[in-house]
Amino acid sequence: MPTSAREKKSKLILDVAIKLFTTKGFDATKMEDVAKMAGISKGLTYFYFKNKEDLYMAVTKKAYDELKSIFREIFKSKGKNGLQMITDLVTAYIDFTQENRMYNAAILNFMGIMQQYNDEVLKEGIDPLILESEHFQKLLEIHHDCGKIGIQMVTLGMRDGSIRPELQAELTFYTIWAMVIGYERLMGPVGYEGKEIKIHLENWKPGFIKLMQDMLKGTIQATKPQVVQASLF
Amino acid sequence: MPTSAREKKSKLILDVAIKLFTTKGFDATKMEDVAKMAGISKGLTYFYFKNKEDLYMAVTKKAYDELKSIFREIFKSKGKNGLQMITDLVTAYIDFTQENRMYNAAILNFMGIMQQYNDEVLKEGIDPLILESEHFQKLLEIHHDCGKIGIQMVTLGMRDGSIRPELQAELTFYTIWAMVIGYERLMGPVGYEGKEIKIHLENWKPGFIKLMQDMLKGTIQATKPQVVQASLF
Amino acid sequence: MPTSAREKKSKLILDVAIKLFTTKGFDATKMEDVAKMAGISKGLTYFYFKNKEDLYMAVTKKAYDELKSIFREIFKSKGKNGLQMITDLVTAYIDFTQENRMYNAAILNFMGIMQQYNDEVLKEGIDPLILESEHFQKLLEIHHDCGKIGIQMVTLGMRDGSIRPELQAELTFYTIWAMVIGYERLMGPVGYEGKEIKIHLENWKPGFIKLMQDMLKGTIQATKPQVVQASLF
Amino acid sequence: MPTSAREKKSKLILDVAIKLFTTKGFDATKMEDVAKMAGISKGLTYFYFKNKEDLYMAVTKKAYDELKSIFREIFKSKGKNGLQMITDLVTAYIDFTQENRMYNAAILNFMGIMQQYNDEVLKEGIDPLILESEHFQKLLEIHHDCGKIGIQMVTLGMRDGSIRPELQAELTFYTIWAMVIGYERLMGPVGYEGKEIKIHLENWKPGFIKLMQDMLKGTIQATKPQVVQASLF
DNA sequence: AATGAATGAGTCTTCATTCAT
DNA sequence: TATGAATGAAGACTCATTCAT
Repeated sequence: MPTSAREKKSKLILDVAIKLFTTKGFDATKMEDVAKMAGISKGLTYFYFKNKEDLYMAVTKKAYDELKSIFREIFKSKGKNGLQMITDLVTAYIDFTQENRMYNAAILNFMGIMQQYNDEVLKEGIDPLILESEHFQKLLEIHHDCGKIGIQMVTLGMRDGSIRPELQAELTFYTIWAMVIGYERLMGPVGYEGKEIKIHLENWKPGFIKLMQDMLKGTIQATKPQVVQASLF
Repeated sequence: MPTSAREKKSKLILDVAIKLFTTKGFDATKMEDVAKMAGISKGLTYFYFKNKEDLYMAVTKKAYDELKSIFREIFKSKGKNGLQMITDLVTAYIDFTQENRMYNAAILNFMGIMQQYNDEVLKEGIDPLILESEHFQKLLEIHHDCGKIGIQMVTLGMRDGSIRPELQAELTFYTIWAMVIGYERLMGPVGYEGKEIKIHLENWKPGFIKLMQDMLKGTIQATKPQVVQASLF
Repeated sequence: MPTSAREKKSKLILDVAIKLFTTKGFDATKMEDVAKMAGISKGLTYFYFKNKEDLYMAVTKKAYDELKSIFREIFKSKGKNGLQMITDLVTAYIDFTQENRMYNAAILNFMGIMQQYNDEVLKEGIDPLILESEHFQKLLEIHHDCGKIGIQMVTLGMRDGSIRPELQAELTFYTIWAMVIGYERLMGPVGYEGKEIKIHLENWKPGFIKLMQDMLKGTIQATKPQVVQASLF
Repeated sequence: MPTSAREKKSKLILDVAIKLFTTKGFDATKMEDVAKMAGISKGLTYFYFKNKEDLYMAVTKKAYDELKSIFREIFKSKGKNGLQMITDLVTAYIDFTQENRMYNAAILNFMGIMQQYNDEVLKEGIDPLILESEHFQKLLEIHHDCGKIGIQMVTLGMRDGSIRPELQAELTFYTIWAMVIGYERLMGPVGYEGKEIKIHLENWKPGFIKLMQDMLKGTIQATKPQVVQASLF
């Protein structure tokens, strides 16, 4: 919650940037557009954000904050077993990507940067302005936090029997995360296939989640009514 | 295999472009760089490719061609059941993304374009040069072809019992494709988590594939030795 | 008279552009030349004028403004009959074309554009940047204004008896305008004919004006000493 | 009449160039367009014409040849007095400009070049390729020839009494020429004025010619039925 | 805090012309 | 004569960023 005038204006710029990045993309969005839509001068934008990359990193940070709060929210909710948590997380995550294209794009982009960041050679190719941004280090941490929470959910599920105990929590959670990321990216192509392939966006999501659950579910559930259905009661 | 001089030079430019796009990225790569590294004049580049976007689409086409040939190769290989095929496909796909970062990036990028292309509003935001490229329509088809092949693999698996028959082939295949896409994207973050989360790249891949198989495998295999293992004989 | 700093600079650029367009022509004049000679950066030129065509239209506008002020000035001068006004207008117009080659060229060019603009097919051939210029519509009006003033002069002359009353004011004025335009264009060739054709620029102008007057003059003047003729003694 | 294969192809290129210059303008017409539309290779164009300017000069030459033949034709026609000849010439000239926009534009352009050519300073600004063209000198002569013929027509008229004898043939003819040139240029604007100024293209031409005749006609015709006026009844 | 004029490096793209074949 | 691949100079235009006020 921004309180000071400064924080308010900073947030305003950020919101405008998100809107524009979403509509036109990062490259096509000019700093002047941001300023104009925010009703301020071009110069002032640079008072609040060091440069365009910094602004983008700030947007990315906001995106990750949002994502992390989703992770947190679900993790601290009571009365759910691990699989249920994961299911809810995946559902919420998908909604998040759908409702905040830009956020998701920023997160994916940051993951790409992390990839370069881990490679001595590719590291050189990263725009120095990105590395200089005060948000960069924080982002590395937040991403990590999300991972940790997700892994704890899986661990929980393995303990409460909703998830197969022989799985390895870390690998499993990252695999789930991968599924969600890929899901978003494939939304476009799936939406396009209208001719021979009978697959509709509205069908994919439940099927996708069901598959994910099948992948995880513990042996206990084989005889009991399915966790997934249970969550619908 | 290019034969005519024209095709040879065209391929030369393409290869150089791939190299540069991989190293420096699309935006940071100047047409002049491409020309210089190819040992030709700037103008000639425009003789073979209408513009930078067209060149990029050509690169994307090459990437998709490569990908499709992987799909095809595995699909026509004999003596495998459906799950085995999918497993091999996923393995090969992952290798493909690892060895051809640029190719994969181009494919992911194209999927993003498809997403915009399906949305009346976002469609406006696509660079017209991309839509004008002679490769654009072909790319839509090739992507579709890959999807079809993958779906056939799953269908095969459902028939031969290696994949649960109650699954829906289309949804299932796209879910698997999503997993692979996300896997690549998460490689970066996973590689970064060195501190608390004990997950190493070398561990992730087999675990990832195992999970994918668990998600799919048919009831028959419950009593029999696992398909996956079978393939190791 | 420009007042604000912005108007001053805008005028500066315009003046430089006129100088350069006059000397080197529109095509041969680079925006960088304009900037350099104006002592500003290339970018600033684009801050004041959307593009080169817009700058050219601005120059054209200035030319037409100048021309219109000549029309106006003469029209509101007292103590002249219509023929005298037309005579003065033609004289002033010729001086104008001579002293401002560029202005006249811009005006002639614009007339050519108007021609294309009136033809559904040729209209397509007009550089869109020209049509987009904020000056374009204004120019159409200013041209029209000049025509109206000239026609009023002829009308006046027809009423005061200095111009034959049976003439049609519109046709007559446009015919005079045509004469002037052609006069300027033929200055070049006339200046060149040095060998056999004995025609010197200094002789042409008075003869030209006399002919124009002969074409127009009313019956009254046949008996009275003509203001116009008087000036030729 | 082109006979040899060489002349035939040369004429073909010329015709195509005229068509394209007419439609798209000189600058917008690419040598490749010309070649393509002529069904030959780009290189071959340069075999027949030294360069683009040379091609343009060749077009100009063709235009002037055509114009001169109009002058000649009318001049050698029998049974006309001088004024009639001039009237026919003006009529034919106007038709010529209307039917051959490009030709007329080329001629006007050449007149502009002549103007620069006569000025020591402006001369520098002429594209050297134009001066180098083999057609350039010929064009100067042809223009001159046209002038001479026209002057002879006026002289004739002065002798046969159809044109006022006190006029000076040279000045008079060039004034008429000026009228015609201006007429063409003003066609565009005149076509545009639809609102308040009641002037229609179809009305202008006869009025224009009538005025021209009034300007010239000898005293004799005042009492006799005039050929020209007769045509207006 | 705020403005917006000013900068200038950066690049794509065009096209007349040449030349090896 | 004829081709068309190859050249490369030329120039318009953009936009992130700065700075005087």
